[in-house]
Amino acid sequence: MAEERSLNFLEEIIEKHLEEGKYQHIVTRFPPEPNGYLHIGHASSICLNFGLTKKYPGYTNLRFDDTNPVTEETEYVESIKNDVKWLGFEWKHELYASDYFDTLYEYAIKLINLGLAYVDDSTSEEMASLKGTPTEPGKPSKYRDRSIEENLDLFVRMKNGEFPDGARVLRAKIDMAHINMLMRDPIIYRIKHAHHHRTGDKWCIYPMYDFAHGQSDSIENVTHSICTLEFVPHRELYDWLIEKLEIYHSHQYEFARRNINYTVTSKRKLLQLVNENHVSGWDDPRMPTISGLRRRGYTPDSIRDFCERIGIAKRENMIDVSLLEFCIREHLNKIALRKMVVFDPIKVVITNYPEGEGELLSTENNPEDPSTGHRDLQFSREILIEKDDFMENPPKKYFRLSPGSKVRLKSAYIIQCDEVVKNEAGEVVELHCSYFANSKSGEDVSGIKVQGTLHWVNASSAIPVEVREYDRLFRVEDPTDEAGDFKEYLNPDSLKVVKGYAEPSIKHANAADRFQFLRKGYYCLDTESKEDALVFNRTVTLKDGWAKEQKKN
RNA sequence: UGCCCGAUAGUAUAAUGGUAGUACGACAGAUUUUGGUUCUGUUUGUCUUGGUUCGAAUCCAGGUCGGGCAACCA
Repeated sequence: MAEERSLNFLEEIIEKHLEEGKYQHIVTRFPPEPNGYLHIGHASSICLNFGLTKKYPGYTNLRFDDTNPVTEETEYVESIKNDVKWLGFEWKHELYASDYFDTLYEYAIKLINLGLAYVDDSTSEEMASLKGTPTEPGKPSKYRDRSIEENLDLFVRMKNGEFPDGARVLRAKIDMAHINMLMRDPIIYRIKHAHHHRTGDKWCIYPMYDFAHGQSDSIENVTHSICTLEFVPHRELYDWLIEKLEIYHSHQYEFARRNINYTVTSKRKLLQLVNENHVSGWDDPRMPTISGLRRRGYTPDSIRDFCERIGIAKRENMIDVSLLEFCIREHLNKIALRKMVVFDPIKVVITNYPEGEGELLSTENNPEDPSTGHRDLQFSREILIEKDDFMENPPKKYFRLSPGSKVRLKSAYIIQCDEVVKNEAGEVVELHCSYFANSKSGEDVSGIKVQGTLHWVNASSAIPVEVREYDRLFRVEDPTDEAGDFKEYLNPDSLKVVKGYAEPSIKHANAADRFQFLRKGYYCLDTESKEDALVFNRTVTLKDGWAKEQKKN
């Protein structure tokens, strides 16, 4: 029984349209510019656009808004396609605004013939000064009243490559005194002698966003063109162009982009982090990019769940990253295979366990999913436990090992700490313990009650692994809201590389596997991992109730 | 100074003139061979001032606050 979820404002609009018969089915599109990698904010838009046509009759296209050849690359196209697929969505058509360059050019000619566009020879400085300000009207350019014939001639020559970059532009002729700055004769075509990733050198004039996006929507019969709030003022121009061109009227709807604290979601800023080597690349596991999250170990399910939970609205927002972490923990708790890995080890010698002997102990692969079965762990006289799991002078409510105390070793025996061995510097280097042979997991008849259970590995068979522990990329909630450059607020401790000692079964790890290192967190193999030098990424820690308890004091 | 968008617990999001809910977080407790998971409980909210109405988070008016608008970017 599916839970009733209330409709977001877009679903309400669509249901109304469907009920009224305005549309039989809907068409949406996800329209990235291939000038960077997709991030978690885009995931929200992807889930929205594709989710809508999963819920209602219709389909969603993937359309690349590739109208600015100087910033766009095929590498980005490929990464975007890969990310959308990975998130679990299928587009109906793979489309490019550049597919419409011929049509768009014809539309421009039409506008000129209608007396609604003109070629302007002004420099960008001149145009800016004539544009006015939000409170003062602009003034007309001296080229504004050129004849249709002259405009046609100049525009064709622009297309033919007769003029250098920036020499002339084509502008829509609307109203230089318009209250909406975007309606003050916006530039619709500019000259760029640049190689385009798809059309090559065919064109040296390229349409601006406003002259490409709405028309592309129209050509594709998009019914609901969903974008973010910063495009609200563009809607007037969007509608104006469609109406003057007398083409299919698609409609634009805006929602607030999703912001997440302790990170940035702006392709421009993410590009800077990559270019200036603050991170190792677009897929650095600390990046909020889809590829970064993927490498970090996030699952598509968890990201979709997150997007659903944060919802869609029109107000400014700053989503707490703890919700993202909740979503991935919830999913990983169900699917991750449990492993025991000791990070900062201290040796434990079980003095009453026979020397040179050992045994295999069975443990569950995932207590949340019995179908994953059990595996064997090797146990012997010498094991490794976490240094943190021993304290010589423990505080109250410390459930772990301390002189004289008893703990259970997970899936093994209860041990008692008898002796603390120190070096000359007074540091604890080894613990001597005794075990209770009748306390074996599953057949415990010792009657001993312990409060703590520790993870451990067999000293002689543990294998070393590298583990990369990630923390938030920035030290402040909103780096873009702080004084100075946002990069000053990078968290210097966002990456820590540590060594761990893992149970031998870890050798069979596959790239797709998700692990829970018991009592530590969730991990996955990094792309740089090698068979003889395993590297793990920490996706997210487990919730740590003890750390919380300690913070209180 | 103009125009546009918005304002509900710490965060996000519902309630569409009729009991202000849900999730995350926080806090407390129960269970637990992971201080995990699970379960239970608690806490905190309608920006403000008026108006309409039997009744307003919702409708109206004024104000306040936040965001956006002057790229040959998208």
